[in-house]
Amino acid sequence: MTLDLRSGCPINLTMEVIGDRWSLIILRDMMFGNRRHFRELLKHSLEGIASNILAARLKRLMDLGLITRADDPSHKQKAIYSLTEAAIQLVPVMAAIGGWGRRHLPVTEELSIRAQLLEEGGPDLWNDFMAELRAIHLGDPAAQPPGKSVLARLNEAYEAVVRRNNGAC
Amino acid sequence: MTLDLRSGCPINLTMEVIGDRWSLIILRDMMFGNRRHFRELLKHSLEGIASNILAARLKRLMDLGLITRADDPSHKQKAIYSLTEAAIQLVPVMAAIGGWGRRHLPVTEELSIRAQLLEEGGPDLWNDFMAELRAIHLGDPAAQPPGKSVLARLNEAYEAVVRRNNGAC
DNA sequence: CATAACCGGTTTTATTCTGCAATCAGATTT
DNA sequence: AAATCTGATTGCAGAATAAAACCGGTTATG
Repeated sequence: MTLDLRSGCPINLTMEVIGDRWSLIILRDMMFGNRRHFRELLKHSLEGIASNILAARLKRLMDLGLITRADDPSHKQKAIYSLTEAAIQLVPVMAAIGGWGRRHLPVTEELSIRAQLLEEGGPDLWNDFMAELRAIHLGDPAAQPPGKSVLARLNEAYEAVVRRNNGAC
Repeated sequence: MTLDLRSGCPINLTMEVIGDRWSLIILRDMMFGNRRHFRELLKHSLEGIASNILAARLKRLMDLGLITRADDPSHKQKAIYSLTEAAIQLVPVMAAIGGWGRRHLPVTEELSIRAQLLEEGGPDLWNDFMAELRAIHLGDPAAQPPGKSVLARLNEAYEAVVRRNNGAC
């Protein structure tokens, strides 16, 4: 479960890591949805990942150093998955990919509002978001930026669109 | 050969398009290596793509509207593949992916110099490069920016590293 | 204390995708 | 006429993927 190293090209190597249908989806859910447990990733998966695929991908992402696994003290069977620094640095990649998809593919409004904010926020917002992820996943409270949580802002914008599109609630 | 549309999330949809080991590699070679013919893409492929895979991916990329195919007037059997505007707009995605790979994966110096320049150049350089690609692939000479060709600059930097690493030539 | 729900997965089976090598027919070059 | 080049296609074996059922242990609930 290691890289093929077909070539030393950065684009090739990155695609060897995230060039499949599920790896980036899992990282997206951990990053933007704050899913940290196996069942959370499985049940709330928009795209409906199968449990065997999820298990295989989590193992692979661990081998590649993009996530880590720790026991959850609150439950003897629970595992907590965390993003590593390498995965956190995928934020600009997520922003670029999300931005492209938003402009060229049949996205839904609710699900693309986060991509829009992330794109419009630019590198400054990405850095705040990455600092926030470091605080959450690497246990580095010093990394927590002041100001309002980027994650909270993204999710509030999402909720607002959902509310608006559902009409009066 | 269409998208699954597993969800309307921009990141998911983009990964449905480029989330495999070869699609982005082919677009990279067309974009940065100016490979326009089947044999060029096949023979000069660093990663060694197989001809059946290349044929299948070219067909798929056409169906998805990322490339177009035209007859080459110089040879009745030759086809010229061109990037569409949608594919050209993948430049920032390529830059982000290349930048991440350069920082986190075992890239070779020669092959990562382009990624480095593209990253350091930022949006201004990307726009120049995209304008240049429009001139080349969409036959829009008005799009050709003044100043020195980005493609030429990237390739010269690559050649310079190759020369330097080979010692005296 | 019984039992139902939850935990992170594994197993099974079927289907699809991938990679490799050989091959193809028409067009061009030598 | 022969060799080479063109964009592919075919056949095959092995790998990857997907769906569903299932598992033993843990925790919350009545």
